[in-house]
Amino acid sequence: MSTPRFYVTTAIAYPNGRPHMGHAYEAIATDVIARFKRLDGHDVRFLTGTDEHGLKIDQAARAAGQAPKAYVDAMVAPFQALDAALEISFDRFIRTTDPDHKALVQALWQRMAANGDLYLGRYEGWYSVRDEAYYDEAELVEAQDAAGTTVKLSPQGTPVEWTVEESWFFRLSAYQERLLALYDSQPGFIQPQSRFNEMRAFVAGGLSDLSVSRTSFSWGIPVPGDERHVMYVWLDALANYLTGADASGQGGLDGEWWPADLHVVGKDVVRFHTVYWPAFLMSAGLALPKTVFGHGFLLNRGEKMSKSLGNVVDPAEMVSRFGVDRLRWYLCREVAFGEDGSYSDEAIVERTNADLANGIGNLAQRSLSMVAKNLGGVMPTRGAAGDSELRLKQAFHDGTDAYFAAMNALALHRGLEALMGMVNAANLYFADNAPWALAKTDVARMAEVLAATLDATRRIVLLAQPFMPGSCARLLDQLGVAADARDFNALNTPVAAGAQLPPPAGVFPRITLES
RNA sequence: GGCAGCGUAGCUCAGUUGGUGAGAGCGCCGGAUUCAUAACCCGGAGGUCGGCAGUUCAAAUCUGCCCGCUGCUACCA
Repeated sequence: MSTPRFYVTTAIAYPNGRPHMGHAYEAIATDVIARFKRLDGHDVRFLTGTDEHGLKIDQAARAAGQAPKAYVDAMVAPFQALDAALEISFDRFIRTTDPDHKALVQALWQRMAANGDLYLGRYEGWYSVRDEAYYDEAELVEAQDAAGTTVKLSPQGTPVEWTVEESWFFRLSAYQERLLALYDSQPGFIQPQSRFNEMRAFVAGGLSDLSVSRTSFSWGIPVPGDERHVMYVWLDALANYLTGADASGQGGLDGEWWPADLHVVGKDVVRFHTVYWPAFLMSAGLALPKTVFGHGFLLNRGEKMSKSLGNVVDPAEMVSRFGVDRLRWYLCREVAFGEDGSYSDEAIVERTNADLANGIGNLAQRSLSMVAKNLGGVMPTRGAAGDSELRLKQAFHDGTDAYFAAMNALALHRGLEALMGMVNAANLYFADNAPWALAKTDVARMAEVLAATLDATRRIVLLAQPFMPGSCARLLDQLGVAADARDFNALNTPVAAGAQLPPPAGVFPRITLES
């Protein structure tokens, strides 16, 4: 009898600026999955962190007159603060400047080299420092600079210069067949489906070898045996998942948590995670992750966030304005996981008032306050189930099934949809049985209705925990649910009749959008 | 340019292999009610199902073309 394990990761963030809503979204979604798995009886390891090497960091540090490490130390702090504010339950916050990671990446390199997949060559082309990428001549656009001379720019509009450097290459071209075999044998490897199709087509179109080292800067992990080179940032960055799999902190390639069950990444980096990463692992003779999920982007009022549009939102400010659980709820409920989504202050207020204040919060408050006023706060006894109770039970049976099916399929928004269906069923049960009227005519029956409502509420809050850990803990306190009866194993363990409940207090006050 | 997907009520979207009068949630309007956070409950509001032309007894659901949007990818050497 071994506990099932689940190793889940976010992509690591590049700390060359402040964290934005995209970071918050990925962290929240992954945290919800991690918490769901824990409550569902899994032994979970959740890894997140920062990707700290590369030319851009090096240059920014110089500009700031700091050593790179000191610079990133300061830049990483806001990311860690954000994770704390968002109540992200990671087991390790990895930084690619951590010593065990350096050791691991070098070991990984040596494995790949031993397999004959690394060779020294020359790389030349139009290089954009800002994008850290080479471009084909044809991709470039011409523009006038401030002095009026014609300059070449990358498709992103960043300056490029002709660059020639010696580079180590990875024989990616040798892995086309194995990658295709991977995709075909494991259709769930890349999710959602649309990303799978794109990546398969990309690989089917042929692969070029990949430059995996640079000599143009030194802020990186040195190539073993050729220290003029530092490793290409993606090889360095992707390997963080392996480093984090060794919980001993030794940076061994045989980390006990490997392989990962799930990498949650942005749709923009799906290729790195589903083509390069498995090829690296195959080369090193290591197991492959089970699933890579590419989530969508968040749009501010339907528009992409950008500094020039001036619509960049600080997620920490959103937390202080709405509260962490309203933000978590909104992002998981309103955005189809895997699709792009949009948010606005109005939408957050509207959605969370409807679901949390009017729905879950009101359900808890109306039933708890009746128990407090009419029954001295003592948990009432369930009665024999009549038609009304059977309908409620059926709705919860179906809803719970739908919830688990959705959550296990990573359809977080569907999980919450199922949850709200149960909230509606419970509110309907309450209204149909009108316990406030029974209080004057049949107190025993009233108590039964309250007991049934309270247990329905308990089930709802239990299932809502991955999304709103803090608020749910407070609600479960009010519902008299013991600390050791809060995982999904306890779904069918009602609070014992006779238990004294604390005085109820609203957990989800209705909010308005002032100013 | 190629490949893939999308365009359904104000908003976000469901709509298996074509067939009872096209749906849900939110918002909105009306009613009822008062346990509750003016919340819950009930009812309603009528959208050319992007456009055009076809296939069919019958299409939102199939075919072709067009318009718009998105993603991946390629090339104008």
